[in-house]
Amino acid sequence: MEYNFTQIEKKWQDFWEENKTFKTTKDTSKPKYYALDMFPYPSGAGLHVGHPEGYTASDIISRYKRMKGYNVLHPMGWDAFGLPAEQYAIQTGTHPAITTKKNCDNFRRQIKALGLSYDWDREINTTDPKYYKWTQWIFSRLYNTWFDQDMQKGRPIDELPIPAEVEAKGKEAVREYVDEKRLAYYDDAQVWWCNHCKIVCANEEVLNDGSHEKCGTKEVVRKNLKQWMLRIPQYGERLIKGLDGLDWPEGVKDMQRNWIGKSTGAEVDFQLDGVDEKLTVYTTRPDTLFGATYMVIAPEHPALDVIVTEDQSEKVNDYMRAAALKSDLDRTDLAKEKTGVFTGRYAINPINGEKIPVWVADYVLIGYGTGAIMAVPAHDTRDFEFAKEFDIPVICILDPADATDEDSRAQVLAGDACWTEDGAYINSANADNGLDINGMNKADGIKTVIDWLGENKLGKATVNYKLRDWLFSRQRYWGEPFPIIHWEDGEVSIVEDENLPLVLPDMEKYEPGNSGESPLANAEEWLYVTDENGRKGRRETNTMPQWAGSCWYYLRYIDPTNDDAPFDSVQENYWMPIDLYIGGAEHAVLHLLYSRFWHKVLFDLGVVSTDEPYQKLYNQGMILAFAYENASGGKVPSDQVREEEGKFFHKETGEELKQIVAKMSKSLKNVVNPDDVTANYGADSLRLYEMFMGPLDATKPWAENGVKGVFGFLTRVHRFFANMDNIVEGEEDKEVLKLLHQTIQKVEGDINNLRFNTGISAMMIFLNLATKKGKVTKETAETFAQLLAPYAPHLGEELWELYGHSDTITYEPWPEVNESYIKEDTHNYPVQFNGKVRFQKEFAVDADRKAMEAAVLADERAAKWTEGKNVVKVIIVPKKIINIVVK
RNA sequence: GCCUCUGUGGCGGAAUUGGUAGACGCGCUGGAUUCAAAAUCCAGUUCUCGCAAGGGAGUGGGGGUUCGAUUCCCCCCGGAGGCACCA
Repeated sequence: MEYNFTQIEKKWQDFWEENKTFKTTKDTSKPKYYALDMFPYPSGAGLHVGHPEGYTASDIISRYKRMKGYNVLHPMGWDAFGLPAEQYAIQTGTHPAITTKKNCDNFRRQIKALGLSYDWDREINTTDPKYYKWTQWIFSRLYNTWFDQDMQKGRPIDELPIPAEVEAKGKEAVREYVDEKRLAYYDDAQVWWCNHCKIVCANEEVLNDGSHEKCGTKEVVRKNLKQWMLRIPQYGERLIKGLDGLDWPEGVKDMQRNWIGKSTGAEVDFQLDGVDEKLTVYTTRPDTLFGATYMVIAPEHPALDVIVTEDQSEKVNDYMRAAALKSDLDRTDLAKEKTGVFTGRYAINPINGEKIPVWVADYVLIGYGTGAIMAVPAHDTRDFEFAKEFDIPVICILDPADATDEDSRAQVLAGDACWTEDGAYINSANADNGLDINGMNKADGIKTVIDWLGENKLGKATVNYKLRDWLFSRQRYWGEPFPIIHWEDGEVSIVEDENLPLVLPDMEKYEPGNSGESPLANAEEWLYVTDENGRKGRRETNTMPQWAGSCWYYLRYIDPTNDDAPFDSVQENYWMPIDLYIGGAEHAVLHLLYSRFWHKVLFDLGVVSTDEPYQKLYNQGMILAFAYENASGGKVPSDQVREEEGKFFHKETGEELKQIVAKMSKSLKNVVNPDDVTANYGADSLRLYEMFMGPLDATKPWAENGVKGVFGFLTRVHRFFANMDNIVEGEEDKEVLKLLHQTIQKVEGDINNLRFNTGISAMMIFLNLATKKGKVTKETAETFAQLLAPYAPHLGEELWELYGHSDTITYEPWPEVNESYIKEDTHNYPVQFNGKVRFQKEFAVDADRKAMEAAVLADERAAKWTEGKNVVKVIIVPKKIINIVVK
């Protein structure tokens, strides 16, 4: 009897489909489990072996939870807006919706072939107007929400208090005031523009080398365009705090914290000399004010005109012009050499009345803090470099007394080295105003100075975030249209909920305009609107970025066909939060941060019931492939490689090659297609191998032989367990029973800890014993089928049916561990002498210590190690080890 | 430079709270089966000395704590990912 996986898998996939085996009910009486995969962008290339890794993991959990009696929500859908379909449309004229549908169909086919237990009745697609109606609806909520800093909460815009002085200025002023508070706003923004894609990119889509993440070209330039922005930094504090209660990988939490980049410090006002103007700086080290020897403002700083003096204006103007031509990137690239120009102006240090020069330099960024800094070269490395470059005095005010060696300390004190750590202040007192922090440490110094600044109205404690407003529009066709109308009188209005969705118009051409206009600007019938008063308006032609649809899709799965609301709130209340979210680490920051932001806004508005969406997050590791290189490091395509006795040779030249691990790539000819694996070994083998390769979160190389290995296992499982001659009635063998229950325990524990590789190994060990014994009872065989089913569901079902069951194994209760079978009466103790194992000796688990000690020492094998030596100590750890210390 | 993770046989990887390092799988070696091969089954497989019994070394390197360290602490080296003039 052969393991005909093709037939078995087809049979059960059809069965599941016909019987809607995995349909999730609305029964809220059972405990729930929401297992979510990051939904894919359905690319034309189809599935790669990386996809099934996370999908299989969450599928095993889902199947296990069903057997444990949970109501499980395990859905799949498509993040289907995106550039490739639109590029294809530009080239061929094919509507992106057609390409998208084709790709979704292909992805669905491939995913179904893996035997994943999704409830396909809940499939969603971000490009479906019935879906993006609610994406637009949420955008409306963002538009109509402001963030109340005092309450740390988003609130409806009509609850925004309007200050009397604004009210007094009239309607226009009020509107302006309100618009400035909305979480979504429309404004000029300096944006990155990719000349190749003809699209605006978010800062984070421009890579460090200046190339565009999506297309890889370096045709990214700065442009000023009207854009939609979201005020995500207002939620900075909430986004940081919320991380604390989440079961996420620490690294991902850290990355989000760093990205949000909260810093606490103070704003300090400096009076400028000779003009009636103040310059406000942001600093995290107000304690070092006594050491400030100059100031720097960013080249784009608006006060620069007032600050620069007549005789310096030419130099400064040249510098500003040069800086404007540089991108942020060029600025950081040239980080090694600091540039700058003296403005000719001096400012008064508020702490001691000293005059210090104001410079302009591009190492200060306009977008962070106040765009101006006080420079303390003795205690800031960047300022130190600048001061050395331009011969500006360095005054040490923090003595690293106990923290470093005498040489280094002397250098710091002399201003020849920079010290950013803690110490004791020197030169930090002013008798005139009573401020004296000499001798204090850093923490006390900061606090004392901030208090002093506050009392004297010269500054205040401030919090800053690196996180910037989120650029939320793209000049594209294939995205959600903004439900926004720009009226001829300058008013902006949002389309009422009852008129959503605002559907994308059909078009003939998808070419974006060169000037940054979206293709929608050419959809004239769609574009222009007139209200009941005859006022003319023009629809927003930007569309939303791909992030939009993925920011809330997990909520739509809860109630995917609801036309009256994004989802039913009773169901939402039941299903949220997501119990397990599995996906790639590449989404550690952007998707997860954006989506948490939206979720918090919805929470504040009472739309959702939890503050955080994803309770537990897990990142599957990347799957790499073996590749080959010759002695000189040249890569050799895999089809040119011959393997012999574990060594690798070039087929033509015979040269010996080194096996390395690299990303799968067409050029290396080492790309693995899941369809091929399924065809050759079956979906159960693919699933099992992906789980057996190693820990789920590890990066690991694909090895064809490994697939053969697990295929062999499944073949042996089938050969043994599907052969009814081996399945007998009667009492089970003690040894088999013991191992069976150990296996249940191991497999279950490993599922709960997402350590699938060792769970599989436990099943292999059990099969090895069963095969050796030659027979097992039916009860044992059924239990084994249940353990196997979450991993290899097709074979699990097949065996289950073979044992006489007519219904699916999916909802059979998970086997219980019977401790009495596992309990050991005796333990075979390793006996160590000075930490080295010399022999084994068996004792009862509850044996008396003294008796054990005597018995071990009396053992003839012990004599060799105790002879001529004194037994100093005997350590006995019950059920673990015996160690005898001799001297 | 900073943050996070990581380093174990020929390979992928196992080792509860510190307690027999190398489970399980691949590969390799030998054997059975076969006319032969594939497939399958059985045995062996960290390195090293030894015919063997039995020693010795060993988890990137160096130190430390401990009766005992892959596990805990310190320093160094290598690999992956992220951030990078954020004052």
